[in-house]
Amino acid sequence: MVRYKELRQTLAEEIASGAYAIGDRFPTEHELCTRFEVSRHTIREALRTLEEQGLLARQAGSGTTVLARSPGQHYTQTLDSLGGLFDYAADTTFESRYEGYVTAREGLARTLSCEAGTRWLRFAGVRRLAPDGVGVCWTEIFVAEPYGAVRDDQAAGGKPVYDLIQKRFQLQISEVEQRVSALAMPLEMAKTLEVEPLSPALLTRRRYFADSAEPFEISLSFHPASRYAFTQRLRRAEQGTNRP
Amino acid sequence: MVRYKELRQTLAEEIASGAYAIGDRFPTEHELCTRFEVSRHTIREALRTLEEQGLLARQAGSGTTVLARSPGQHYTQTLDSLGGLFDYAADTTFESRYEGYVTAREGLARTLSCEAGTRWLRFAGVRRLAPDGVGVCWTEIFVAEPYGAVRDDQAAGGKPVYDLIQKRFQLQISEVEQRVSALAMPLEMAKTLEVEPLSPALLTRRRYFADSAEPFEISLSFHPASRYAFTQRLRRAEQGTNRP
DNA sequence: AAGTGGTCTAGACCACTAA
DNA sequence: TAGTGGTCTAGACCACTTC
Repeated sequence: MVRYKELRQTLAEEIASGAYAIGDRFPTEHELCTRFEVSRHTIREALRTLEEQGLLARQAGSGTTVLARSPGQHYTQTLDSLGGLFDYAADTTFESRYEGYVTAREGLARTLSCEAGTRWLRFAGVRRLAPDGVGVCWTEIFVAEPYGAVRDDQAAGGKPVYDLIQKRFQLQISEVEQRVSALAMPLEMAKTLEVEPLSPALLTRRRYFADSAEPFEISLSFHPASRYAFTQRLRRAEQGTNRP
Repeated sequence: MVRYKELRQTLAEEIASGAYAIGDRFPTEHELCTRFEVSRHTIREALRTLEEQGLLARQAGSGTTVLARSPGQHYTQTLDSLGGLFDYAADTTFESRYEGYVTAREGLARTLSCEAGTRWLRFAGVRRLAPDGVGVCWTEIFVAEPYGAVRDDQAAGGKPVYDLIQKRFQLQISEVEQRVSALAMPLEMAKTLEVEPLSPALLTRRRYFADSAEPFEISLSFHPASRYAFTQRLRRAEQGTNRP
């Protein structure tokens, strides 16, 4: 085994054993060089990993601090693309029923968690598995007014609206918030989806953010309870590990 | 800006521009040293990040290869603990109503997605925010028969059952599957939770895995639609900063 | 002013790969 | 056998923090 990996392991074991209290100062690079009789480069290579694992924090001018005894665990869900948020195939078709600008009054503003009075471009319609099949859900898409120009692209269909916005306005989605709740299926939607009015339904709301604190798009999907369930898997992961 | 970050950016831009075909050999460290008139250490510091981002692959003896033009994106959700799967406070109290072994016949087996005929230790009861407050949900916990001994620990209350199992049987949760669906609130639960029978409800099912392909615990929680919504946030992550 | 970690140089030897 | 990336040494200067 190479020297810096030995050092890394030695130091990791010392930390794990509790030789340093959390928050304590860790020996300086110079001290470690002397102790192990290696060059500073070798010590730094060893410390680098320990820092990545979240065991140590280094601060130029101030020193190295012990953050944790072991590489803590967490659980992660990873999606290669936002398409994974849906677990029905991406090849559903969207049949637009309404399209136009709306102002979010009290009720809608609460549903969207946006400020009352803001204006949105709204698309609403049915999503189907096959063009003449049964509806999977009723979808409402709200695009913040500044990005209303996507309306032109939308005709092309197919692609998700957030993709069109990203491309047209050179935005990059930084975060997506998803909220899942239950409600009774509203009357009009029930008719369109051919389910019992007021029957239980799943509502997923997704808010798409790009740098700003305000979302540039919000989508609502109303799924009949019998036709959809949202599933996700979370895997245990080591903190700060880099290479698979 | 420091030299190695400049180099990193320059090289990243060259790769992005398509100056090298995917799979192509990238210039050797020596060549880059000559070209930019820096020491090898500085070049290596620049290449290190590009490799972490998945743009380059380096192989001792063989050279450096171009893997991709841009750092590729994915989205991750991170939870520090499994408690984060709930977004109500961890300090809810659980009032047990039923406790005993059950055999999963057809209906239950379908609900749990387990094989018909398997036996489970079942806890069922109400979860409340305050000991005498209104119920947040009706919860059913199914523990695989081999781990039925947690029944003794359970009396202690407080801690989640999967924690007790982990401790008692030295298991480590490797994966959690969560499914969220809607349904009409069953009669008995509606009464206990003081909501309208058959009113819309959210059902979350969580299956806990540890190495085995079969879960060691499954939980079902029935939430009145008005009292609970499941929220999660997904952040964009650069490739290589997290384990996929 | 002294000490820290961050950056950088100019060398060196090694294990490994490919011709 | 020549060249690659991986490791390591022994220096150096810097920006920064702390006293």
